[in-house]
Formats: sequence, structure tokens, C-alpha cells
Amino acid sequence: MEADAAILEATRAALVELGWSKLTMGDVAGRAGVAKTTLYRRWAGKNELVVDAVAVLFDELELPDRGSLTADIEGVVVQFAALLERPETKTALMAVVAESTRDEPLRERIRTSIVERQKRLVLAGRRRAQARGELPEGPASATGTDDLIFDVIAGAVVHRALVSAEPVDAEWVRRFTALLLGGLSAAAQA
Amino acid sequence: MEADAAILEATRAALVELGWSKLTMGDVAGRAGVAKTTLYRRWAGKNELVVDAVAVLFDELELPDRGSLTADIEGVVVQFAALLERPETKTALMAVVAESTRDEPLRERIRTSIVERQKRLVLAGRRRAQARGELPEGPASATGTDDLIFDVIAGAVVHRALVSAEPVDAEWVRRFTALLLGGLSAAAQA
DNA sequence: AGCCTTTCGCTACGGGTCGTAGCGTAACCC
DNA sequence: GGGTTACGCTACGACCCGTAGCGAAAGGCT
Repeated sequence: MEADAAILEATRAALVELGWSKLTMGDVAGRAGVAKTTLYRRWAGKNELVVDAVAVLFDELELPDRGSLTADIEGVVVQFAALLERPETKTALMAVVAESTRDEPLRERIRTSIVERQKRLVLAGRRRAQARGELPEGPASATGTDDLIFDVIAGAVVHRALVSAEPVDAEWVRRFTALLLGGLSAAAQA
Repeated sequence: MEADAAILEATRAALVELGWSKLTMGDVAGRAGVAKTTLYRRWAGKNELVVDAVAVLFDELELPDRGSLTADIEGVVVQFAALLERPETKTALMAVVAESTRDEPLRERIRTSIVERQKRLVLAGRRRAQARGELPEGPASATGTDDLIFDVIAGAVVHRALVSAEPVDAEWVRRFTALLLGGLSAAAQA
């Protein structure tokens, strides 16, 4: 459909102006030039609608080859932080995660639409680093190391940006990346 | 007041049964045997009420001396994870953080009532480790290292428990702690 | 005791959102 | 052109919000 894109765009605009809590289905319908019933015919409610509206923003995340694992990590962290600084994602991401703690289908929707798109970057970064010889080829991936690293990176950036509410500037990114890589190399020696 | 404790207790009970989104002020008032107006005379709204109701749970966090920095970190991570597994905190924490992105006074309330209580553990753990000689006495604290470590620990655990929605079991804690300590010791050598 | 200030319970209210039902209409498919 | 599908629109009961107004009970002061 063509209208779907307009609806999701209207949802993002409403998130910017109103934030999550004051966003209403009737408002989004009005912005999109669509009847309120149309929204309910395609989405179960506010939660699902916002997840879809925000999910496309995570497609912007990429992992350009910057030559070293350090530079690759710093690059993706900066991108992720910039995404979290946008008003749409800032107000929506934590809200839908909070809702998902009591809504299993919503949790699955978030996982496939948002979380997996981020985790792909971790897998790609590890493979590229292994190709460079910066990381050992060992069975590290089989024991959940990728999951661990993903939670550390995404968790630290989200916590810094949304909970501590302090800027993810270049200095912080440098120090965080150094800490993470130090831990990885230490684990590789053991 | 004595009624305040009953109200906060009723709020936590309502969070367990209804979750954040379906929790209503009238419901809490009924559970606490109190008029709805009484709630509004003491709290500005749902956000502030829930923050206060959940904040006291974070007083349970302690940092017993387990003999080594590794054991201390693992201990506090396990405690924090157990706290996040409780239905009250699971549904409330992300929700109030989401609201705080558009409400500066609420953000400050969260900071003083919840975040600072966690950060204290990081400071205490670092000082204890320095007293043991496990960490250098350098000016590390002056450049925001404590803040960095706090965001990494709290962020990773929260992300693992609430976003990835996978268990923070002993094996994960062991691996995470090893990663973090590896990074710290690597930074100490530089 | 008497008064007086504060605090609380209770009711009622206008305003707003929710999610759905019902119906008419325009576009699309063969 | 007939039939199906999708949409717009209105209206609706239900619920929650936050506040006003009033009466009652508790505690402080002299």
C-alpha cells in the first residue's frame, strides 16, 4: 500500500511533536489523512504501530569498513548514538520495550524488526575482524559471545544516552571502545 | 505519613497484576483504601508515583565484600539482575525512563531516587579494589571512568534482561565480568 | 474544654481517548 | 457491468483523567 508509508511517516511526526505518552491513534489518523478505523484494520494498537514506524530508522545503520576493528566499532557506536538522539527513537524505544515485558507477541515483533537488525552488525564486525586476523577464529561464536558483545554495546550506549542522559561524544566512544577491545583481547589470550 | 507506605505498596501490587500501561490512579487508590484526590495531593501523576514506589526496591542492592573485585562485580550483577526479574521493576523501569525523555523534572527524580543508588555501588567497588591493590590509584576517577563503567554494567544487564529477554544466569555473569575486568586491566597497563 | 487549622474522604463533573459497529461509497478485478 | 474488497465517516458506550466543592475527622494551641 501507499497509504501505509504515509501512516508511518505521520506516526514519526507525531512522536516528535507529542512524544510517546501523548500520542493518540486519532491524532495519527488525522495527520495521515486517514480514518481511525483504517489504523485498527492494520495494526492492533499503538504499540505495534510505533514499532513499525521506528523500525525503518534502524535500516540506516551500516558497518562501513574503516580498516580496523577499533574504527569499525567506534563508527557503529556513533551511528547508534545519533539514532538514539533523534526524538522519535528516544521517546519510542524504551516505551515499546517496557510494553513488551507484558506482551510476548510485541516482544517478538521488536526482536525481528529492531533488535536483529542491530545484532547483524555485530556478526559482520566479528567476521571482518577475524578476516583481518584481529580476532581468533575459535569457537567463540558458538558459546554466545556475539550475544554478550551485542548486549554490552547496545546496552551501554542506550544507558548512557537515555538513562544517564549524557552525551555520547567522541571521547566517550573512544574510551568505551578501548574498554571493550581490551576485554576481548584479554579473553582471547586466556 | 503512614498512609504513604500503604500507597506505595499498593502501587507495587498494581504493577505486578496490571503492569505499567493498565495501571490507573483510581485502581491504586482503591487498593490503598484511599481517595483518588489524596494521590494527586502528594504526587503529580502516575510517573512520579511509580518512581517512588519502585525506588525503595533499589535500597536492597548492597556490595558485600567477597574478597576480590571479580567476585564483587559478579555479586552485584546477580543482585541487579534479580531485581530486574521482578515484575514490578521489569514493567516500570523502562516505562518511566521513556517518559523521562520528555520530562526533565521526572528525569531528575529518577536520577536521585534510582540511578545514584546504583552508581554508589560502582564507586564503593572501585575504592575497595584500589585498597586491595587490584586497581591503580591513578586519576581514573577524575575523567569519568566511573560513569563509563556504570553505564557498561547497568546497560548490559538491563539490555540482556529486558531487550534481549534472555536469562542473566551464572554463566553469562561470569563471561561478562571477565570481559569487563579484562578491559579494565588492559586500560591500566596503558 | 473549646477552637481552629490541616488533612482526608467522597461525589460529581467536563474533557478526552479507546476500540468497535454500522453504513455508504469508491476503487479494483474478472 | 456485477461483485468483491477496502476505505471513509459517524456514532457510540466504556473508561480514565484531573479538579472542584463540601463535609467530617484529627491534631495543635491557649
